[in-house]
Amino acid sequence: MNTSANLVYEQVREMAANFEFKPAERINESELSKKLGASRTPLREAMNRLAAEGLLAFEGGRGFFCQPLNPQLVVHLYELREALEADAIRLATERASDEELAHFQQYLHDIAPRYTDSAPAREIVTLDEEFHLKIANLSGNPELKNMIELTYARIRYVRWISMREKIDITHAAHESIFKPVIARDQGLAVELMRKHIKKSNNEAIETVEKAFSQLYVPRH
Amino acid sequence: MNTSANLVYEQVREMAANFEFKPAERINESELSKKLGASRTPLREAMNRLAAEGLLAFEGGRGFFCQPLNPQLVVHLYELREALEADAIRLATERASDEELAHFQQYLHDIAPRYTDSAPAREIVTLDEEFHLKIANLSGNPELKNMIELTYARIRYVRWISMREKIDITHAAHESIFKPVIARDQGLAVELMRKHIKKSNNEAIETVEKAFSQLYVPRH
DNA sequence: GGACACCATGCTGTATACAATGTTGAGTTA
DNA sequence: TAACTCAACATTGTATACAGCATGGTGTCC
Repeated sequence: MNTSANLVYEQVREMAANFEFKPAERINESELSKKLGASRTPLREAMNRLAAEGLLAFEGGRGFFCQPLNPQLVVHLYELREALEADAIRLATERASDEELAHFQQYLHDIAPRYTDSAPAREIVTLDEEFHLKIANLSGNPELKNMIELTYARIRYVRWISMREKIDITHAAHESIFKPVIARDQGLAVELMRKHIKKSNNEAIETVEKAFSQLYVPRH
Repeated sequence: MNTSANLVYEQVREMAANFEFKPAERINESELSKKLGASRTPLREAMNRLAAEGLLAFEGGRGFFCQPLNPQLVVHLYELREALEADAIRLATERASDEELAHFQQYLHDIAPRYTDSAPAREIVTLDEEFHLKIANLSGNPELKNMIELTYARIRYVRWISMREKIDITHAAHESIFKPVIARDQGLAVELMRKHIKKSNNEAIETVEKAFSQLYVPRH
């Protein structure tokens, strides 16, 4: 149902994932609720959900904060992603029907032209997430998929930034990950997925470390 | 801080994990809030967090419900658990210091006497969770640990029931899982952990299926 | 007898008020 | 100048009120 709390939830979720709040910024409830056209009650309900998901931080008596990303947290989230996706592709290789795999291959073929150098980084990240969530869907395990989706939301922002530099290779990588799935080669599928995520992780860490070093440049 | 919403959260979390609500039961907010000595506002905030964690279900316009366990969901949660714990022990084997491992071995030795046939199933489950969460801690990844902890809360109830029949073997299994960790044998540690969880999964599924068959016995 | 409509009741979803706590900044002192 | 005090202010946390929707039961019609 489209309750006000749900609408507010969607909006604030986007805002948090897109880092429209400044890192560690305290979020003013009255102000934000006015901006979103609701009262504080549904806003707080939405923010409680987001805090449980890890997209916002919460401190009793002081309210809600933007959850800042630091290099360590990014490493941890990528490790989580790797654990979840390695098993997702393992299960997908085992369970997906031939028909599902054929559809997937068609999909991969169809979106290829959208991976161009001129595409903005954010769109590439969207396409990349789409690929990975489709794999997660083929695992047939919605709980696994939800966790992966959640983990993506938490690292989306850093991916936007780190994606700027390496657009073209993504689609090729996806194609080579999918090949062993079709061949029902579980071991290779898992291995390639892990490598893919590890590589992406290294780039993301670099991005965050760069941002950190810029942050701490003395100003005077 | 010990805000009322936090206290209510802890209490309702326990109630949900312990299935003190009947499966798929609609939870009456006024009634429950009165019982817990708070108003509906903090109760709803707590339940929003629990719904985000998957411990309660939510339906817009109709409120919060007990999230019922069915055989399929149990399978999915155990798969999630396997994915997370396999990587947790992989990371733990890699990262834990020799000192941490020595402490862990001491801990395993110390709690051995508490695994007796006379111990109630719930205590064995508690000890078992403790073991697995300690491993998760050794991974050095708090995000991974949180997800594991959450997954445990969601399957705790079915484990209480299925544990009744096979108490004695748990501690021995833990010891054999930990051996390759000390030997820094990553492959074997992961393999044993996966097998351990799979076995536990089979028992849990059996429990839920038994419960389901009893539920649907015609009454007249 | 079964299905449907309708009303009374109860419950949820949200706005608002207020108490309690945290925050900020001016003024004071060492 | 730096640190500390304290009071005015801002913000959070919670209770409560109320509108609107869901629910359950009664009566009516087929």
